[in-house]
Amino acid sequence: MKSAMAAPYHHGSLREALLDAAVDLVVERGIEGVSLRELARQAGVSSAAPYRHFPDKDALLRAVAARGYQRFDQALAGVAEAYGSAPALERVQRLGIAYVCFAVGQPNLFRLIFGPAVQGGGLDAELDEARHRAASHLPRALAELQAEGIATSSSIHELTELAWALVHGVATLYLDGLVGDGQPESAERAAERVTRQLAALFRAE
Amino acid sequence: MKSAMAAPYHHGSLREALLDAAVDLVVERGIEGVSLRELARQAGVSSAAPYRHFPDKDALLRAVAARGYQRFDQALAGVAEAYGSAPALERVQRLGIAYVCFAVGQPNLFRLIFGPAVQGGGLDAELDEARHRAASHLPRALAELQAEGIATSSSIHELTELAWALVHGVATLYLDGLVGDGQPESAERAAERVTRQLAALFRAE
DNA sequence: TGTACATCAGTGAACGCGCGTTCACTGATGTAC
DNA sequence: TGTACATCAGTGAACGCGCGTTCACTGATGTAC
Repeated sequence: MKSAMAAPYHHGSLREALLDAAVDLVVERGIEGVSLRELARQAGVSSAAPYRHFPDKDALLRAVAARGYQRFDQALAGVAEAYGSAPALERVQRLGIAYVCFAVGQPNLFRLIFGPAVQGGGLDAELDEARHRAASHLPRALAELQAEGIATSSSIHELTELAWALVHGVATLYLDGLVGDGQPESAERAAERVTRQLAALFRAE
Repeated sequence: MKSAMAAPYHHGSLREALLDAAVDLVVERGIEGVSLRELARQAGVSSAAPYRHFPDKDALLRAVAARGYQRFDQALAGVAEAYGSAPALERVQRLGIAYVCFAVGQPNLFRLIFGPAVQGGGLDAELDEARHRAASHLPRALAELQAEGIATSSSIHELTELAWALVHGVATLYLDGLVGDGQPESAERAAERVTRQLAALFRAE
């Protein structure tokens, strides 16, 4: 009888339903494609209902971004673990490749979490924590690299800056279609090339 | 008598006036802050008038992007010329720093020309030409680098990819406030650090 | 040199749109006694 | 165990907004004769 079931007055988990729908909408149409009214529609609820759970649209978008960071963190954490017993240099390379793959695989999510809609942090504890966790994998792997005696002449901060800028640059260049043929695979190959060159730099130090 | 001068029925150079206003508006408020009505207002013209010069808003934005690319190209061309008699390696470094400085100095213009609003090229000849010119400085300097016998074991394409991704990454990370304190100078210092490390990589090859 | 007329750059009013947000309200839930 | 009542998650109608775009029009320009 599900289709004939009258919608209950109380949704029960509207907050979660709105966030789920919002993540989907960001993935499909990008951040510009998100409207509170559309989310309410998808949740089968009046357009005023979301205001019971979020003070305004920005607050909802920040909660969506927190989820985006969580996914990003999971992708990187999975790689860090999978290569946990490999040499640190390989782990660094794999993290870089995963970074780029996430970006081109989930372009709109990547744009959301690194875009201007979500900056000026410090306000959302959940967002901040997810962000910091996601950002921790690369410096940690680089610290282990130095513990193995590689690239010890630069500070962790400098190494992180170099590696992060490199993969972030590859990610955004391919994301925006400035190079490559638009296929995610071409971005992945580019990530492999540049991380290989980066590894050569580290070894040469 | 300028203030009492009646506005002539024909503007005379509305197309240029609209583009000037649009560039200013992008610089001040970003691409999202541009509306045809606002541009018409600033040009002192009815909101239908712009349609005499552009079929729709997208066409105007593409013309604005072409101007953005021209400015970007000028910034890089100026540096390439200023360091024309320096060693190619230094020229490469200076180009990278200029790239980052343009990005953080003109963030909204940078976002416009590298953003999704302007992709899927091939349509606008003016835009395409400006884009290609702007993108030519780095590979040219890298070719000269190889002519000097440095970093000859990689293809120009690979060198360009590495260097471009690196500076583009630094630019976007600082642009979006993900690292640094928001001061353009901190981005410039970062650009100096990473281009120095890149130069070390090239010399080591 | 003067004039008819085609051309084109403007006007201004209107269209429909979807949006974020507010408001007074109502229906369901859970808790204190 | 039953009941009064506070609380809170919803409703639905409305607000004002600025937008892109279209339309029938009008005023200025320049060209052919």
